[in-house]
Parts: sequence; structure tokens; C-alpha cells
Amino acid sequence: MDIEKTLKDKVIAAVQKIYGQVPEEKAIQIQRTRKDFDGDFTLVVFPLLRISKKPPEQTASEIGEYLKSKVDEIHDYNVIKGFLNLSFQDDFWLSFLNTTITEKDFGKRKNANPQKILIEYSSPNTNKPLHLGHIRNNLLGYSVAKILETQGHEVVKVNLVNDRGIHICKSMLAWQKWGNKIDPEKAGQKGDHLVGNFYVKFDQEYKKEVRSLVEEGMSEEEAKKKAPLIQEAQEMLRKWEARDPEVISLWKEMNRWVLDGFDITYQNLGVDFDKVYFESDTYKLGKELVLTGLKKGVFFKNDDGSVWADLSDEGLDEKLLLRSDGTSVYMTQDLGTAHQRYTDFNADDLIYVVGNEQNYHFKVLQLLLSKLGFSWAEHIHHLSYGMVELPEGKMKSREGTVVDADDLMEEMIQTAEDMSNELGKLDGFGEQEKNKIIQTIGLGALKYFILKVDPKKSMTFNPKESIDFNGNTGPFIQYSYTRIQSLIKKAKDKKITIPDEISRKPEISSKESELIKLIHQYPEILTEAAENYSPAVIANYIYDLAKEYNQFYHDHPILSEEKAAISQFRLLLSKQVGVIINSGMKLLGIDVPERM
RNA sequence: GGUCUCGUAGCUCAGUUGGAUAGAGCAACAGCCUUCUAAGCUGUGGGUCCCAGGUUCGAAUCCUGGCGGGAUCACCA
Repeated sequence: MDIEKTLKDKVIAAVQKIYGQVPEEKAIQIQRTRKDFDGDFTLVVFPLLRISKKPPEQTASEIGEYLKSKVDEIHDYNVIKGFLNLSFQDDFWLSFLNTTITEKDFGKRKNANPQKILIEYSSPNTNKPLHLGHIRNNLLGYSVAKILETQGHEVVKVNLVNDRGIHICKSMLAWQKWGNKIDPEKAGQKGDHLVGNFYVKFDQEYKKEVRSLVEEGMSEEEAKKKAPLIQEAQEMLRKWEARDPEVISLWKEMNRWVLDGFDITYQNLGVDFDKVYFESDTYKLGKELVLTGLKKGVFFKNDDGSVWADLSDEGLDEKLLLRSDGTSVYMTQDLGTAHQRYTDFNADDLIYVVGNEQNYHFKVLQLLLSKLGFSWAEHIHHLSYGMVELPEGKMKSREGTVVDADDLMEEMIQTAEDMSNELGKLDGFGEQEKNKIIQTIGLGALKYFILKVDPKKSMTFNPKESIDFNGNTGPFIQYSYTRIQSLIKKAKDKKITIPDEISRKPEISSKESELIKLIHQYPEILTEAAENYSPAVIANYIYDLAKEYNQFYHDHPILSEEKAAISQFRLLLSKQVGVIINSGMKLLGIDVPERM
């Protein structure tokens, strides 16, 4: 990135010297030369024609000639239409490589202006296990946190667990009625799954009741309200809010089961949190804020006592903030938690990883906070991601088409094992190492598949076909990395040493310089990913690098002793590629095995 | 209906923020195991970048209007 900046300055100087006028910075467009043309960097001269008052080709040639003679690093140029392609000396790339090799934590940035960034993700409900949608959420959140850390920011990962409400009562009620005092241990089942089953059971029984009421002549709408089960659930919620000891104790127990289950899922997925909030602690927050807003005249009170915000000036509707009975709604508590987090952590930025179905909610949230006079409202970012759909369409919990997170991970690992066995890849590995490897591969496939897609887009997940081990996939990249490791090991066995830097100048092929240029791009890519919160940028880049590497080294022998200098140079390049692949995958939350 | 969003190869997706002849993988077909490990590599075919205008040297990318898919507009969370 520094290279492009200095190049830009040189071009500005050149234009000034040749045409006697200083161009705007914006007019200097430097980009990497496309692969099918000669050169390293390309200057687009079209914007400079206004200054040169000459045809594109001539302008390009004049600038090219000037740069070639005045700038040491540039050893040649060529012109195609309005594009000036500049070639740098091999020495230049070599010295670049030499400096990156000695750099510790290549790609990590010392940030002159580090921020404290709070990122919320996951946010599960304690009435059912995590599913595929949560996986996308968790992976995005975790990965973005890692990426921001490399940019020198201080990141706090938080989880806000929704552990209260009518849906929790539904599972509790079903357990009371049909559970026979079963618990996860007796059932031999993860607690979140057990509780989720009771939630489903409730829904089934409830539907039965509604159906029979309708048969008795009641309207469906009325039946849904009058069914005994839903009334009991509502009664339970009232008891919960009144802190009824029996209900509270059951609630605590069942929540514990679910949370223990979640912990296992999180652990398997490889994500974690610095702090976990519970909605049962925070749901009352925000009321104060709304009341102050009311006092200030920012909000208004309806005849029935409910409190609203009028957003019609902003082109939105009116939004309820307090019910007529004075209780808070979702928005009220989100106002509260935002405020609390901001003051608790004194954070500069708040990132919420939440599905795009809540775009409207966050737009309103931000608006309300700024109406309340909080200047930090603009530091709220909604990292909005699209739905994960199945080939058959959307996942529907009622139709049982939800892909369970635990099941999916297990299935991926199983597939990895089957494939590995089929190819004989696991022969000679111990049981423990074998398990470690198939787990790394299976989960790597899953994680990479999800992260390589632009977060804001909705995506299709095909459980059967998506887990490919070829092409733009996690396992392909993992494989490339392990090949590099094995190469380095073999070199050691053959007593070929990898130098710390390259002193003797080998001949650099265009393919090799392609790899060096890719290495050079890495910090830039990182920054870009951090700026728009997109692990996809890194994922696709890592794939490009791995592919480029595989293509080149496939048919170039590199462990030849008679050409020790070339071998050493290529080993060094391999090692560097390995470092980037490894660190890139780590940023995505994906492990890479040493062998596979 | 209002608002937001997406539309790129048969399928799944990239496309460096407006640049050169739009790229990968999968699927199909044809090849490559004395090389580091074939979970790999090489090649072939496959495109109205949803449509129509506009902006300019230049548009998949920006603006307007359509068409199509999705989300959302609750005293649910």
C-alpha cells in the first residue's frame, strides 16, 4: 500500500514537471496491472488528458519515459490505449519480500487511532437449539472481531441471551405437563435440544386445541386466544414477572440446561465471548430513557397511556415505546442496552450482528437515540446479513426443515471422515490425530463456505453438495497450506536451509513475481475487510493466493540440490505464502492442520 | 401499497468502489500420477452482467423508470 502511495507522488511530480500543472490527487489512478498484460502497476491516464492536452497514447508514453528515467525502481513501461503499465525491478520485489519476512505478525497494523469496538453477535433464544442461521451469525461476528483486532482496535465480544418471554414459558409448560421430570442426563440429550423438543410439543398440542375449538364453531382467531394452553402459558409469564418461586426455579433450571448446551455448540464452532448479557436482567432498562424523552417532548403519550415516537418527519411510521400498562417493548430495551453498553465500556463503536430482517428496527433505534440527543448514535453499526436458505426454500421451524447447528457440524465432520478414508488420507494416523484432522477439515469446509459469501446477500446452502473439497473451498486452502508445511519439512530432511532473507539474486519468473505481488497485497485486503466488515474479502483473497500457489508449484521441482539457490528462494516464498494462508484462515476462525 | 435490499455462465459465488478482452469453482467433455501429497494440475465448451433510458473518454458498478425475488411496516422478540 505504501508502494502505491509513493508511486502516486512520483506521478504527480512527473505530471507537474512535464505539463507544468499539478493534477488533483483524484486524477491519479494507480491499480495493479491485470494479469494478461505486462507490468506491475498501471496508471490510467484518461483523467490526465485535460492537463496534457494530448492524445492518451502520447500522454502515457511521455509520463512513462519520464518515470523510467527518473525513478530507479521502474525499469520499463508499455502503453496500451490510455493505460500506462509500469514494471518494477526484480530487486524491488526482492527487497519487499526480504522486509516482510523479517516482520513479525505480517499484516497486523499498529493503529494510530485505535478504537474500542463492542460487537454483539449470536443472541440466541433459550427455547430452542442453534440452527444454520445462527452459524452464519456467529461466524461473521467472531471473524469480524478477529479482523478488527489485527487493525489495532480493542474489541469486546458480547452475547445478549434472550432468556425470558412467552416462548420460554411454552417450553416450561410442556415440560411440566409431559416431561415426567426428565432432564438432559436422563434423556441422554443436550439440554438445548431437550428443551427445544418441548417447545415443539407445546406447539403441536396447542394446534390440536385450536383445531377442536374451531370444530366446535369458534372462529380461528378467537380459538388462538382462548385455547387453554396459551392461557396457561400467559399465566405462567405473569407468575414469572411476579417472581413466583416455583416458576422462577423451573425457569432457572431449564435455562441452565439450554445454556450448557449452547456452550458446547459454541465451543465446537470455535467462537467465544468476553461478556454475556441476559435479557432477564436488561429488559427493564430503557424505560427511564423513554420517560426523559417524554419529558423533553421528543416522544408523546396516547390517550390510553402508551408512549410513542413520531417518525413521520423521517418518512417512517409511529413507533410504540411503552405499552399502555407501562411495560417496555423490544425497542425500549434495546435503547436501554445500547445506552448501558456505551457507558459500561465507554466504547467508540457498537456493532450489532443481526439478520437483515431487522434493518428497520436498527434504523429506528439509531434515529431514536439521536433524537434523545446522544451523539454516539451514529457509532451504532448494524452488520446486517442475509438469510441462509436451503435448495428447497426457506427454513421453517414448524415444518421441521430447520438445519440444526449441532447436527450439521457432526454431518460435516462425518463427510470429511468418509472422504478422507475413501482417499486413504488417514492411513497411518493415530486415532486422536485422525479425529483432530477430520474435525478441522469438516468445520473448515462449513465455515469457509459460509464466510466466502458477501454478508449482506442471502445465500443458498446445500448440505449435500456444498461440502466440496475442491475448488474455492476451505479444504482446498487447508490442503495447500499442509503441502507447504510438508515441503518445508522435506527440505529440512534434505538439509536445504531456508534463508532468513535472500541475498543472492535468483531469476524471478513472472509467476513467482505474481506470488510476491499477492503477498504485497495482503495488508490492503485486511484493511478493506475491516472497513466494510466483510470476512468474504479475505476468504476470496486467500483462495486466490492458494490457487496461484498450487498452479505454479505443481510442475516446478523445488527441492533440487544442484539448484540450491532457486530452491531456497522458492522455499522462502512458500513459507511466506504459508504464513498468509495460516493467518488469513485464523482470521476467519478456521484452523489449518499441519498434515492431512 | 410505502420503505429497504438483491438480480452476473445450467448451479453456487467473485468482480480491488467508474477502467483494458466480465472471472473462479461445481456440473459436462478431453488429458496429466518417476516430480512435494491426484483433497492436485492443464485444456475445451458455456454470458443480452434482468430490461430501457441517462450521466462521460469509459458503466456489471453511479442516476431515473420498469420487471422479478426477498425482507420489513405488531401493545412479538
